[in-house]
Amino acid sequence: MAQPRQDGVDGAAAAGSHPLWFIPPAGQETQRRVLTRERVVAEALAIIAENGVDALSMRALATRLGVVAGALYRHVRNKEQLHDLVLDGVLAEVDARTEKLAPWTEQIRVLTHRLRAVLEEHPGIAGLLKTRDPLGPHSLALAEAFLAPLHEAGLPPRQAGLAYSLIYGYTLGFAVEGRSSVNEQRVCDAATRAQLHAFIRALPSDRFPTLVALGEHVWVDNRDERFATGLDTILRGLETTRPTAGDGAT
Amino acid sequence: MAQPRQDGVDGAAAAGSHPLWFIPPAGQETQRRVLTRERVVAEALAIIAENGVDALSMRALATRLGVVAGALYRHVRNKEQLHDLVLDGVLAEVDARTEKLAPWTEQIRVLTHRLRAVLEEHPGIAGLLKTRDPLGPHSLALAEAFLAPLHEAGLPPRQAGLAYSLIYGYTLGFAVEGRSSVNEQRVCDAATRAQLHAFIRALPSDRFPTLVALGEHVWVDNRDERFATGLDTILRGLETTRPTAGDGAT
DNA sequence: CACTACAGTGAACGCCGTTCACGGTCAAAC
DNA sequence: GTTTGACCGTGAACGGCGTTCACTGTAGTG
Repeated sequence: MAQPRQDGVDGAAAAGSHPLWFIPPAGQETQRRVLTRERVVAEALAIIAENGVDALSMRALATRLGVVAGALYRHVRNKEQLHDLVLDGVLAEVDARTEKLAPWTEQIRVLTHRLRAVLEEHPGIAGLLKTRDPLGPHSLALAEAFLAPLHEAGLPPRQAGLAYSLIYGYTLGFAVEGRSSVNEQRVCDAATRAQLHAFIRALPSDRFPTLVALGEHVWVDNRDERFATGLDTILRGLETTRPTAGDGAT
Repeated sequence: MAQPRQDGVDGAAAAGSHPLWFIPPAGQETQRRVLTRERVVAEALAIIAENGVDALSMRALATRLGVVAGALYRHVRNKEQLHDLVLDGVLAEVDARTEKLAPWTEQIRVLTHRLRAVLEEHPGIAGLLKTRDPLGPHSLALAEAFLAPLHEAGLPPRQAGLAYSLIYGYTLGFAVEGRSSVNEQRVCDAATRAQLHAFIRALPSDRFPTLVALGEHVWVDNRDERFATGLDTILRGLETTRPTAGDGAT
């Protein structure tokens, strides 16, 4: 495994220590300086991308880094701070640049889809984001990217702020529903969906008339369509916004 | 500790058992039939209402019921099923009746506010609901209550279904952000909000021009206003919905 | 009265986040 | 060149979690 030691030069190297000229073969543990905060966060992101946020435990993370669990606390105060760092890392993956020439609705649409794509690549992250108001640089950059088109669209300040909250919250909320696999009754494949539709059709139509009539269209597993049409509805609502009293033109 | 036994009547009572004439003082543990699934779920709801969903552990729940943790598994398969039962119990608290004479937007508004109120009385429940598609009777009744006004409003089937998803998801997503107290930097009281506004004003205005200009209006802690205006935006968007191809008039 | 079904017990298993005394290693100070 | 001190990872431990299981005593049935 390890190449044979040739420490006859000074001969004084104690067992277990490396002679000065010995350079560990590129990434072997020198026992010293194994971890970095960046390495920790990067590996945490990898775990989440592979197995979801529930699989991120301090022990699993430490094991993947070739270290015991307690060692992580030299680089991260606790798991909550690790979550904060991870969130900033995820938001950094969202490209917040926009084409300033495009219509504002199109800019919003592009940003929103990029945000959703990144969130769904890291299952469970959206749920964490919902419980925080991250103020890291990447979060702020994203907010700026959303606010600029809304401002440019002529929305008064307060309504622009509320519109940003609405759109951002909508995207997060949508991403929360993603792959969760908690319920056996989830609408995942066509077979279960057909079963679900049959179940709905079989409901007593005197108590659930509309549900029986429209049931087929309520639980649609086409997430892309649901996301796009929901966003369209919100944007249409924003386009018909009238300035309200108390906004005060700046 | 235990009051002295007076089991001289039949004398055959083994240690730890009660004489036949002993009637436990109205609700004391008879060792037999202490629990019911309903009692378990009701106590779980109480714990959640008092301390949030994170405080709901099998051991804490069992202790409050005067029982060891393992006993709960006689009435509930596992914690996930307990969550399902709790969710149904919560949705049962939502009054799904509507005034059919009121305009459809008003019916939706009333239902939505009732749903939000119930969800915010049980902190953390919304997060659970987002990960499930509950098909219990109360969930179905709520869906019916939402779908009826949308159908009555003239929305074609598919768009009515999508509109329901949008409104329901919006309310859940909004409720998820409720009291969470995870971050010290949360916008809870006026002092921290002022601090936050100062922080935003101090940002470099070349990199975050719109954010600096509108920052005051982005992080608003008036949850009621944010919820109402967001819902208004969605409803306004729904009112301008045009039937799309492929809907098929029924 | 005997029998059986079953609800609750207590202990255990394996996981989790977190803490802490310890020891080894490096870099700076003398 | 030696000493010193800062620092990082170790290993063990603590308390809490969800869950399982052999056991026990009671309650209802015949």
